[in-house]
Amino acid sequence: MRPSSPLRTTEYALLGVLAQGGPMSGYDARAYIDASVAQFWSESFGQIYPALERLRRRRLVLCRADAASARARKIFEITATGRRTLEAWLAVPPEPERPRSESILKTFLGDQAPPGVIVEHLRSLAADMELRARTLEQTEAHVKSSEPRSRSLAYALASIRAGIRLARARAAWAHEAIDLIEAQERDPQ
Amino acid sequence: MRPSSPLRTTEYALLGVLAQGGPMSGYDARAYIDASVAQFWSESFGQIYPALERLRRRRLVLCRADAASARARKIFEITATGRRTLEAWLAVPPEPERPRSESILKTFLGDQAPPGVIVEHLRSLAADMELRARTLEQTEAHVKSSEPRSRSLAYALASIRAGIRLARARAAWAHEAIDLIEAQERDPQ
DNA sequence: TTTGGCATGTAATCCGTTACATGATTAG
DNA sequence: CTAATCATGTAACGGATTACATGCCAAA
Repeated sequence: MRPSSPLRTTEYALLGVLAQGGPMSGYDARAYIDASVAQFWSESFGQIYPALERLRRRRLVLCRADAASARARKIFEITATGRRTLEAWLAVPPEPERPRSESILKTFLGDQAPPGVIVEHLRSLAADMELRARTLEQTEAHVKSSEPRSRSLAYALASIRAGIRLARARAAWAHEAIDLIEAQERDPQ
Repeated sequence: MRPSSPLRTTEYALLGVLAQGGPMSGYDARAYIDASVAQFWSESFGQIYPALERLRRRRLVLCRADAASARARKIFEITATGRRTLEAWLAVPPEPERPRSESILKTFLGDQAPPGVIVEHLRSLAADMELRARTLEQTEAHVKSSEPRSRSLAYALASIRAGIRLARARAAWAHEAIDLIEAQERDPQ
């Protein structure tokens, strides 16, 4: 066994989708991601198709033409090796994330802008995040009621809860930040 | 006035740092970022030095040798045009962010892993986020007590609050997710 | 004197999105 | 018929990190 180079995150994500959602095309995989983890993960076709081809060359997935469809669809299916590779990746502790937030950077630099500008951004952010939280709560209710209880249900619900909690936290922060800024503007020392 | 192409985010961030922190070198700018908004923004030297050179060519900053230092330091200072450019950027509503979260992706795919693996990650995440929140709260207390009241103080505090709230939200989510997963594992239907 | 931090910069590489190119199928 | 959607793929581009290369200064 040659230790081949590790996969890219996109490739692991696709293995996960094929393991969880069953055999599907690249097009389907994107739709699957968009319909589930879009809040936290996205893949473009420019990534997906080359990634599936690399996975196929490594025999982590196999590919067959879709007989059931009139379209020229390729159906990809995860192999046993693919499942082992996926499991090994899932067991690796996730890298600490250091995302960039343009909103927070602009807030930090807010003293360089005329009054009101940043507060406007924050109001808009709060509204967006509140809407997102409400939407996700509907999704949560839907998932809870419709799906049969299964092992994957708990994990799916957990990831929806992440979206809700983070959206609520951002909204609450935006309101708090507005208060801090307006208090200073009202009562400059 | 030719409308020249918009700057990159790195360049705006550097304008902001020079506006807020006063004239400094590229090395200093990195330290300034690391000491303030590191949670939400980072820049590497590979970005900073070419970006400062581009800003200089556009006359948004000017550059002089540091006379006070024995080292070969270049001090960059924002120009009036630079300030106007920065203000215009700060007034643009921030793009909605769609960061990728490996933690949440792994949680979503958790049913493809052996029991316990994901819960372990979540425990570790909770501990990390709780530590981060506590550390940031110390920073917050320090900033509140030491700095003179100023316009920039409110904005600085607001951005620290973002870090605290998001860290607490992630920690609380991790605990909730552990509960959801363990409940399912204890009582599979 | 030698180690660590200060200081600048370039090159390689990776990762990701967007745009482009192509064409079949299906619904209106 | 024709517009939208399904479906696959490549190329160009942009942005970011990492590694590399260089060298000075200060402190132990």
